Amino acid sequence: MVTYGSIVTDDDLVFKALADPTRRFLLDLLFQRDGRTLKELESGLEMTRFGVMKHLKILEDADLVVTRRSGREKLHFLNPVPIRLIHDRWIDKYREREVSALLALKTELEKD
Amino acid sequence: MVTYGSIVTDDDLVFKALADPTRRFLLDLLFQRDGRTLKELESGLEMTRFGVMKHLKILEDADLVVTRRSGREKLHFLNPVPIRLIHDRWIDKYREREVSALLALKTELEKD
DNA sequence: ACCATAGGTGACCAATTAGTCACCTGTCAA
DNA sequence: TTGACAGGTGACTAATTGGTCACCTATGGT
Repeated sequence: MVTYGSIVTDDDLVFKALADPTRRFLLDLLFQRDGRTLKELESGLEMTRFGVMKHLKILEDADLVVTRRSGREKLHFLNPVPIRLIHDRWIDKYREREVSALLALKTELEKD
Repeated sequence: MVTYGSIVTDDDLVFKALADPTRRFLLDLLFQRDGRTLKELESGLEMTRFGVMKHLKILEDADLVVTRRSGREKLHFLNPVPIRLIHDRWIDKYREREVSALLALKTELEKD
């Protein structure tokens, strides 16, 4: 594997975090409604608390999820900034128009 | 590991493809300039041809890269659609304004 | 004070993935 | 038509990652 001198960049954390379906589902849950606790998130998944906790830590390290403590609870919030930066990396103004038109057409065609 | 019945969804291919730094670098190269051959892409990487080929296949399977044959060469093009769909999954109109404002502020602050 | 509850750590095993190599196919030009 | 060149496949190894468990700390209600 190419490690580039074992340097782990910011974007590497983000993309690795997004690579797992469970973590994407956690982001989906937080997209629906923010500020949930581990307990609450855990109840929606067929996995032990430890598994979910590990996934949340990976999302937090990637800054895709930010947290706030409240007593003995820890509240989780979705941070959309890293997602936007992915978009901006490979979609410039030119491609933006291209893609928008394509997706609008797709929506139109699926309207049948 | 959670396999969800070993179902591999479209978005899984995309996110897995983006999880590797070499593949992201390949997308960067194609973002700069489209229509490159394997030979050309290979020359920019410290890896055997086989490694690069495997990465390109993964990108192609994920539809992040589309190709066109031309004689004995195969030309590679960046497809921005899957990237845009990632954005749309976790950024709605509300967050859109939020994020734009935040990134504009960041740019402003870094202008020193 | 006590105990139930929410969250946290390090070690461990199983499954997946990155990279290389020997070997093969199709195309072009002399 | 033959040799060099562009691309392709399947098998293999080493490293990484996902999930669980035994065990631990901190907070809040009664």
